[in-house]
Amino acid sequence: MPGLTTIPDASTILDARLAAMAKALGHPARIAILRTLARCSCICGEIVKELPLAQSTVSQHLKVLKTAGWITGVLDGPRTCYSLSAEAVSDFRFVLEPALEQWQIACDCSADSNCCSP
Amino acid sequence: MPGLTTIPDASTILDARLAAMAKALGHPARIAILRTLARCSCICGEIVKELPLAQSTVSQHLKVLKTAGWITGVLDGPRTCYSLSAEAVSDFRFVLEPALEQWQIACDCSADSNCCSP
DNA sequence: ATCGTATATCGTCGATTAACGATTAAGGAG
DNA sequence: CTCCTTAATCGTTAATCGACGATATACGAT
Repeated sequence: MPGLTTIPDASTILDARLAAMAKALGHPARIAILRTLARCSCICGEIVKELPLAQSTVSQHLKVLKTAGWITGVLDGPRTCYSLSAEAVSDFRFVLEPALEQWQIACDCSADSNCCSP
Repeated sequence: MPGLTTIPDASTILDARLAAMAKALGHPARIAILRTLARCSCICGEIVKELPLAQSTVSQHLKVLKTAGWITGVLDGPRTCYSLSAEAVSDFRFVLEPALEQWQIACDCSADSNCCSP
């Protein structure tokens, strides 16, 4: 079917989302933020006090996490209340964990029969 | 204990490793490479044929994955045989999955009792 | 209306990333 | 030894990242 190859299939889209979420996870400060949010679910600006980073830097990390869908932010007067997105966490698990499981099985299978050294 | 605060604790080190592995996972091409390696465990240069990327670009992605510990490469004559690292996959699962589980629980708990709107 | 707090955004800087083509290094085949 | 294949590396480019200080915005309190 020529002309239709530009439409990405479902797994490609899922991998793109998986990559985007993994990328957002790929910074120690952002993992620390997610851990903080899990502890209290909404410490708002308290996060800045917990991390050795400037307020603007934390705000940027929060934006990255929000863009990737990891967290949501609700305005609460002059402050913002962030919380983990339940949907994001379960989506991520739903896509990643089967892949990891499959990869691990692949590793175990190829431990003895390596196709490079027959 | 003054003077000892520069030594990172165990969880900090684990988070750093988690972040590094997640970062390496944070590109669609690299996820595609890992999927390919899981399918055959060692396609060597075949990966280039599977992806719409130049050979040098694929080589770079392989280097990123190798540096992060996701894969290992063994020389096999003029070619290189890459395979998933079983240890890396299980390490990643061991650190990430408990965290995800905990985050999901935190989400469920705070769904009704939000600390921002009492 | 003004002040103070909280947070998002802007502008900047150096470092890193992603992509490519070209080149080099290392083996195997003739 | 010479050619060919394979793959890593080099050099370049544009884009993005990570950090910061400074600024702007939004709101509550006085």
